[in-house]
Amino acid sequence: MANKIKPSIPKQAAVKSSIAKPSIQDVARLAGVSTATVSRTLNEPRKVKRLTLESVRNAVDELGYTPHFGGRALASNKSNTIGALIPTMENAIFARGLQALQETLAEAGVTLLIATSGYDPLREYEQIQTLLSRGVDGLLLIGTTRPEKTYSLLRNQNVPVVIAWSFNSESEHLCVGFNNRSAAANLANSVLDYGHRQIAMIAGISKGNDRAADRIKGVRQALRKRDLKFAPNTLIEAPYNLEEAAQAMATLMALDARPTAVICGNDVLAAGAIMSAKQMGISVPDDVSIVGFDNIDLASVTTPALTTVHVPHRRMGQAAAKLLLAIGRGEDDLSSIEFQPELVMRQSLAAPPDR
Amino acid sequence: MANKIKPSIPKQAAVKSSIAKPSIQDVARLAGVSTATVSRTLNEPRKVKRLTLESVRNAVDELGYTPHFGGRALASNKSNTIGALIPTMENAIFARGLQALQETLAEAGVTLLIATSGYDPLREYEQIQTLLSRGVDGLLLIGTTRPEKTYSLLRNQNVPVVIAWSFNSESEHLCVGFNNRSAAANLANSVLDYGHRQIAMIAGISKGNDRAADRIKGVRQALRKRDLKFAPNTLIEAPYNLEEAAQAMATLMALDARPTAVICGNDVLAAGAIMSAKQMGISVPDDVSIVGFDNIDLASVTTPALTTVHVPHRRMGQAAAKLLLAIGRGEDDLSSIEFQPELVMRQSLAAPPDR
DNA sequence: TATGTTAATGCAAGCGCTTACATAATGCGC
DNA sequence: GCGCATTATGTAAGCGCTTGCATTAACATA
Repeated sequence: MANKIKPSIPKQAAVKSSIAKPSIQDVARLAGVSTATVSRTLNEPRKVKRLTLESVRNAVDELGYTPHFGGRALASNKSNTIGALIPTMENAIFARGLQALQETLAEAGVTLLIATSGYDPLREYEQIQTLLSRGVDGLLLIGTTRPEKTYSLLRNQNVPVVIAWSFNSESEHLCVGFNNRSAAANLANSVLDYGHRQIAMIAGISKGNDRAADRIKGVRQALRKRDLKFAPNTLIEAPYNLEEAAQAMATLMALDARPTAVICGNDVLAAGAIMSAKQMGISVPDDVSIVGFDNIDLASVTTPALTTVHVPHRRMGQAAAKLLLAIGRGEDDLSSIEFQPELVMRQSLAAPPDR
Repeated sequence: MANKIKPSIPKQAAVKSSIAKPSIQDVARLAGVSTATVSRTLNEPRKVKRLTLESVRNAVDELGYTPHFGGRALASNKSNTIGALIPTMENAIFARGLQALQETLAEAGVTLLIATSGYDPLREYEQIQTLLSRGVDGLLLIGTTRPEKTYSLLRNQNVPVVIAWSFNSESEHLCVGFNNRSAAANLANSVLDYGHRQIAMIAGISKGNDRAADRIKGVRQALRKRDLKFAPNTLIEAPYNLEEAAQAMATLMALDARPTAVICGNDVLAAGAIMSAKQMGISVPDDVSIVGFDNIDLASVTTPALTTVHVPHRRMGQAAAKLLLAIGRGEDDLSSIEFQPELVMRQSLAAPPDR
């Protein structure tokens, strides 16, 4: 396919073949102006006379000209692009946040480049390089946990970074997020307030994932405050999908000292747990309470509907976009933004059964 | 930490500040070779002597050098990038497919550029331009319905295009998808086979969305084959979210001739419908059957679990990636790939209630 | 040692675009 | 009309990289 012929040598130029993409030269020629004028028409139309403007625009339309990004980036040394590096798109919370991020950026004429790391620090490092080599003007990363090597690359390249979905006031980069630890502690406190004492947790994989790790810490902390702790084998980490969560739930329910409440690291895990309970004929919340985290669509669809923690993913995406944009504009006195997640009471949390 | 100075302008160049990113020149200088050799080290290492290779690589590491994408694209006239233009990331089916697409592309060292159109043909057109201007080597688009203007742009630019999530043997571009119409007809037939005669539909917005439109057509066609049709007001189009679907369901259930089965254009709509029924005290499937389409996570989490149509989103994403890659390699005898969605029987579909 | 062959490197010409700076056109007050 | 301040346009120098071609180094062969 695409057999591009581009005669750089004046001789026998004729063969330009309809296949080559039009360049700014072609537009200039057709409009009878210089390339500079074409460039100005595209970038600073106010500096171009009405009439010229029109003839250039006609030429652009006629040729279906689209400026070459590489050339532009090279000459102007900016890309009008920001890059986002997320663990995976299959997680609804990132998808939603990114969608908002992109919409906000698009309004400002900035393109979003998305890459995924699959929760792998090495992949993340490589992808950052890819993004950097594409000259992104800013970078959105998820969470604060990553090898020093990665941070030093970031410093080296001197690229503006915003960290989202986590909040850490000590971070060397701006954050747009919330405190996963205290939010999880709050959630755990609500569970405790209902009178639960045997509490289990199905958490996300905490390795290299500070959000998952912090949520565990938060729950631990809340337990400790009441002189409680996880009984052996009641803290299970599971990948982000229904089946694994169901599995974990089954394990939990088979325990001799069966927990009366299961706190889940996110809604997907909670939904899996509910499914599993249903299959085993265990009633939620009569026999066991289950709570989630994130408040994605899934949470309002289960039966019983999930008591969970609402995280404003879209607003976080927007805020991150605005921050990145502001950095790009060179604004200076910018600061991190902390959101306050709120508990959403639904039906999956109730008092423990009488014994 | 390498204090980079890049004196392009001999005079008072000094102030270029440690902020400039290292260029291939810097690497070449540090390694004591020409830029050509650096370039070859990066792109065709076999052509470089062992020793040179090492010293260049050291220089690269030391400077934290990342090649400038723009320059590279300009010089080599290829970008190793393919672009995907989807309606929205907030739809799990695209998120999942894209994730697979990206993983497959990444294995081949190709970067994925994602843009969204928000189901707006104009936005789509603009975004295609953006993607093209970034020199994507190929383009993934969703569905076949778009203005002729868009198609002519595509022809003009002579860029390889693959269309996904729809299958149309007459398309001028390769497709990776399935026949939404016949899949929907199959689904409707199953519903009919259960004895339902009053059938309603909550469809996705069909304007500019051939998948949604085809699913409606499929259901219509199945009805017609049995001399049935939609009663007035029993076909409602709703945006892709739980609330709107719930609303539509409420409207449907308030009808004098209340339908005994509601076919939904996708699982989100079906989940919303189930929620709504539950709120109204209407039993699914005893009072009314509800079926969905896509088989996303949501579908197995509702109570009752959704009878739906399984679409292999991940496999479609992979297949699209492979096709795009093959086109990039210049392979020639490529053809469209049609998937066969399968009905997934769960609990939301049953016989209609006795009257 | 001379010679031919191959491998390794350097040289330098662009790729398509932006942007100082120089030049030309236009408008205004008189 | 004239001169001057604007305003529009053109000229040309790169931006960082790749790559065809020329050059040199390394090595085997005669």
